[in-house]
Amino acid sequence: MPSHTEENYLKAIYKLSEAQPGVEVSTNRIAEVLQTRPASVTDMLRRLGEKGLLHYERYRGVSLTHDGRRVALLTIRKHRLWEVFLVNKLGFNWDEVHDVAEEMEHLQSPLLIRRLDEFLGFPQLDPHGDPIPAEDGAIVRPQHRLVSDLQPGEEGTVMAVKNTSVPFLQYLDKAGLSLGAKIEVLDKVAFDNSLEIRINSNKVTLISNEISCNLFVAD
Amino acid sequence: MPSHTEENYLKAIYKLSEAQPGVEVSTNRIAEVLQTRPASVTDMLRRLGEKGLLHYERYRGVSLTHDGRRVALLTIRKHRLWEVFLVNKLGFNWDEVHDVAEEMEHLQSPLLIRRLDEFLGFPQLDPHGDPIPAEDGAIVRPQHRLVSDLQPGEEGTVMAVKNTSVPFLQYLDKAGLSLGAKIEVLDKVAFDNSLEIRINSNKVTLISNEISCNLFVAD
DNA sequence: TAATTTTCCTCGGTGTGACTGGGCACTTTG
DNA sequence: CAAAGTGCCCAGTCACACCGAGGAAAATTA
Ligand SMILES: [Mn+2]
Ligand SMILES: [Mn+2]
Ligand SMILES: [Mn+2]
Ligand SMILES: [Mn+2]
Repeated sequence: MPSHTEENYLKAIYKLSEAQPGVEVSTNRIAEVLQTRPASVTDMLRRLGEKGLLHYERYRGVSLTHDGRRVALLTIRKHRLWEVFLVNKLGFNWDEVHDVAEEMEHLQSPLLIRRLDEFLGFPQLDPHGDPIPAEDGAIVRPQHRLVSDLQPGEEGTVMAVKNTSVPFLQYLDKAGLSLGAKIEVLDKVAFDNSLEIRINSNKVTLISNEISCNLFVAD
Repeated sequence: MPSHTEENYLKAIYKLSEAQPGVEVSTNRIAEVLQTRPASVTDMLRRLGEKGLLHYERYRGVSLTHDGRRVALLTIRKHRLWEVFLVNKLGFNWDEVHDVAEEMEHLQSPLLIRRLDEFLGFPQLDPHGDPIPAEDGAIVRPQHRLVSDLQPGEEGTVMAVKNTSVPFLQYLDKAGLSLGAKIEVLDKVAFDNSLEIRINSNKVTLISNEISCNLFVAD
């Protein structure tokens, strides 16, 4: 039974390795995202290596074993299912759920998660548009494009967010850019890559590159 | 923020002091119900005393402070609300919920509990008939009698169970003695205090004193 | 390739939380 | 009062997570 901290490390390592497939995950990077010191990370890596959850060769970076990947995906599954529960059943807003789910993802009962999944109607996506891994760890990589990659004249529907920070989500709510919103790119400012877009065939707004780099759309 | 273990200790102490009001709770008794050694209990009592959660005077037993009582009642509130959730929403049976709720009761977000309470429709009783403390710690002592105190000719409706062990609850399910069942006492065997009862104006059964001492009824 | 910079491992150590056996002090009981 | 029972205290264990410093290894650059 992995501890809370171990689950958090494995989840972080999984996400880092997904962000740059093929590249081994570095100690410093892990320390950075987990807000801790490299020495602490090395320490935990050794322990997780001994438990067979990751391949740890000194100086060579790290990659998850099959078991480690399973634990990471199960933790992500729990996190995202609880987020769906919080939003769809308890009426939380999508910007309020992260910290609570961060705690709930460590509940261990497999029966609980199976029944929760059923209760929620076997959702495929969490409130931020991220895919929910199946019980066996299967996960579908969604076909998305970043809004920042759209050219003038192209359009799409907002499907997911890359960043789930509270200020970003609140900005999107305010701008009418929640999941499902339709976006047409009217113009691109060459100087700072900001975009002029039309939202839901209605209001025209300017969004910065910082925003468009964190928003996914699909046709 | 109390740790899981501290919450478990406070809950146990609260329950022991309720079981025998007025009497201070003893170290050995706590060790017994928490399945640990008296030395460990002394250790924890000192720490909880320092944190102002209980009155701890060596050799004099222990009683909760106002704050300690609040933590205990809040933990019980969380435990029982999650039990209601598991039974009413996720389709658990009343004999399956205890261990899961034992873990969920340690989730800390107050907002989560408030929204959960609302989602469940502000239930007053958990699946075992136990009252759910309010947010401010208020709890209503239910007016119950033990079935073992009924005399032949008396009747009542099953309102709560004193024991929540899996075998006991499964026995009750099988015997048709779930919450809401109507009981008429037909006869009492003087030798072993077992009772002959009629269930729901229908089947007649014999129940042992062991059973009737753990079942509450009201008129 | 050599020098420099960057990465990160190792070592020794800290702090906390929880638990424990054994000896002895205190309290209760007879 | 003596014996029995209870519970405190000590000294120690163990697991977990963290960290600074120093130097080894790797990567980068010159
Ligand atoms: Mn977490
Ligand atoms: Mn999410
Ligand atoms: Mn518990
Ligand atoms: Mn209960």
